[in-house]
Amino acid sequence: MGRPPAKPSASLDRGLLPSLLGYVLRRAQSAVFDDFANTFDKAGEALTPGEFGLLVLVDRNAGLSQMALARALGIDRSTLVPILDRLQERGLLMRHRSPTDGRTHALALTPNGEKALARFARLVRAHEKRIASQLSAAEIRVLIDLLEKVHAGARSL
Amino acid sequence: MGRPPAKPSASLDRGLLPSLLGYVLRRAQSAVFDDFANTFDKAGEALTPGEFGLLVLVDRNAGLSQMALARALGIDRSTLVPILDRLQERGLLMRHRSPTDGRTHALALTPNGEKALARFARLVRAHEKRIASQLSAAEIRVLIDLLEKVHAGARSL
DNA sequence: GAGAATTTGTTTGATCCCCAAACAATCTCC
DNA sequence: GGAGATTGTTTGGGGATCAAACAAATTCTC
Repeated sequence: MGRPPAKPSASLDRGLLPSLLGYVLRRAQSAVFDDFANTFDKAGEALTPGEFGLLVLVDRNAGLSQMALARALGIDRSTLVPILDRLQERGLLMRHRSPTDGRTHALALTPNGEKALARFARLVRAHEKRIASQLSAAEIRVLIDLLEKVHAGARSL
Repeated sequence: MGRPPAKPSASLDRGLLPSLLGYVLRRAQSAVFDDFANTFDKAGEALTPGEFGLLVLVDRNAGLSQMALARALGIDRSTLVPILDRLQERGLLMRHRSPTDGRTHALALTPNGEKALARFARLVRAHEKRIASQLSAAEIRVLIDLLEKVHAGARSL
């Protein structure tokens, strides 16, 4: 007597997948991303997690160059260009000319960008609260700590 | 006495980012992904984490339809088509005709695909060992457990 | 200081992931 | 048997990503 013959509603056999850190990480990440999108959608705002991180970085490091920003984000400088274009078109950010180095752009948020970032940060906090709703404060600390370790460990090859 | 004036080598001010679960998750995920790619590159194999997950799912659920697979992967069925095309061109997987339902394809690994998957699984285990090198076995269990909770919690909206 | 080498931002080209909408073939339900 | 749903595919549109080539500007070298 095998198992009930493929109840279509039953979820699949995932084999070793659930024991793989990479797999579980990817699923958690995906769920978090979905909730992020949902939070901003419902609030009538349009922003990706990557864009939020970028805005925070520019806000906290005024005058940053595109190269430095690309490096901090871990992406190629050519990838950054259309992203900045879009943010600039939305009036959130500006590329100023650097007085000291004619090659670089000094990035900065516009006043509008600052106000928008404040709104975004409020939404992100609500989002964070929601995704961590099943976890205690101590568990969140542990989780972040372990994730940092993974990041540091894998990075140091 | 402010801090040393913007040593370019010093890393940026990330503001609230490091305290955000979403952010830390994304960075860990990215580091893990990089190590995965690196592991397969060095072994002369070409595979993404997503493709590995797909192959495991097909292996463990022979006769699966494309719809069921897409649902399990959390992607649209139209997204799956070119992915299967590629895997099929590589001779790892086949779309058989279902005897019971003419609309669906019964997916299965080829003998070659099975052998390749065994090789891939060995590489993935080595990769997992490496990214978890900074963590104890207990920590890994805790980490996976907490990530599952995040996944379940965010999912249940 | 003049020329060579490097750095920066941009453009172009390639690959990939993703979704939505439309379509034909097939199945299901009445 | 016919209406409605399901399945796989195609097409169209957004983006993310990198690599390579380029012009402008800076830095290095002599």
